[in-house]
Amino acid sequence: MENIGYRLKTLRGHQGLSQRKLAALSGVSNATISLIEHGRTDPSMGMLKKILDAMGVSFAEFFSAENRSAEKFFFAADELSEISKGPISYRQVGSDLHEKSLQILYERYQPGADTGQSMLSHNAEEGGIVLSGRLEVTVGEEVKTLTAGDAYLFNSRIPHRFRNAGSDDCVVVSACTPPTF
Amino acid sequence: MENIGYRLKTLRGHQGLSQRKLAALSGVSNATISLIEHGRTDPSMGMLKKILDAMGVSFAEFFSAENRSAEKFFFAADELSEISKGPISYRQVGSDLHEKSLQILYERYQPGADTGQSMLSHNAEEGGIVLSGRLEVTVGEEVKTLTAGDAYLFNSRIPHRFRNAGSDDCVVVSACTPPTF
DNA sequence: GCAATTTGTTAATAATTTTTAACGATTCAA
DNA sequence: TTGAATCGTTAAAAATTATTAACAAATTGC
Repeated sequence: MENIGYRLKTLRGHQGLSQRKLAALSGVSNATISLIEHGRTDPSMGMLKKILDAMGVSFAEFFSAENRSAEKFFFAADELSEISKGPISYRQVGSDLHEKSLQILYERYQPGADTGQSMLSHNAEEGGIVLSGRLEVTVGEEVKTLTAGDAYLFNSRIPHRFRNAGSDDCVVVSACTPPTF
Repeated sequence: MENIGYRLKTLRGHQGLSQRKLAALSGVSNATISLIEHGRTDPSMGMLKKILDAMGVSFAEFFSAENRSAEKFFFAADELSEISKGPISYRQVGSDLHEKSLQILYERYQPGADTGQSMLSHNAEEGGIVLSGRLEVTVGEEVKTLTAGDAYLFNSRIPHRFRNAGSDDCVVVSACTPPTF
């Protein structure tokens, strides 16, 4: 936790705030901020939260930024994370899309795999491309069986369903914005 | 920060540790753990870190799980989260897409898997790419069996359905905005 | 230049947290 | 039924943190 002070100081400087200004905004004393920045104290969660709140930074953001150097930018084919079990395999690019606006997936339907009806409650857009297999997609009143090369893109509010209408696996690369469940 | 105590207690219980065992592992007193779990104290970051370290949980993970606000940019293959059980596997990029507008999934339909008709009430669009397998997709009045490379794209308002029409798994790469499920 | 702010730091005090050490309740073994 | 061990909780003491109030240095305004 030695870098907490440094990161705090960096954040503060990045927002053009002095210790006293940040103190006034957060409700803690300027001395506390000074001591924390120098690592001469082990701040309580409450203190740190007040300070981060004043700068509009959440704990998650603060600590995730801490691991920034360890973040992954590229993914090998076998690095996609499986988020669903069963006839339909969903390999996701990345495991935690919080604060992400785009979700990319590599989809593979086992023969006969079916998503069943899905009711979406969030307003968003999604799309994808079928790389292999035959996928029967139902959107609203329309039903179409897509094959390699075909693609989809629609508003999630429309009732829809996916089914592997082929006899082989079906591979699809899709995208969604923003990320949801 | 009130739920910190609860979350800590949950984590501890999940690992089958008593307050005293965790205290011994972390190097803090059992009384401290008790007080924190009851929200009767505002623990210092150092104390919290000792406790989380003893359970193999990082700050980033702890707070990301708390407010679904982890800032993860990259995801290993095994990090995709399975968001659906049954014949259709949905592996999502990221585990918490709340407040996201795009969701990307890698779907794997087991032979015969079928989503059934989907009636959505929200306005959204969805699409994807089939990499392998046969996916029968129904969109509105249209029905088509998609295979590797095939893709679908439609507005979710349109009734739609997906089914693994093949005898093998079906894989699809899809995207959605905003994220659903 | 010069006074007035503003900056960051630090000692001493006040406030809070952490530990120690106890308590009753529960479980386990014989 | 016992006795021993373990569990979670809590009051009081010990340790640490947060604040107040000062300080010198740097900056700003005139």
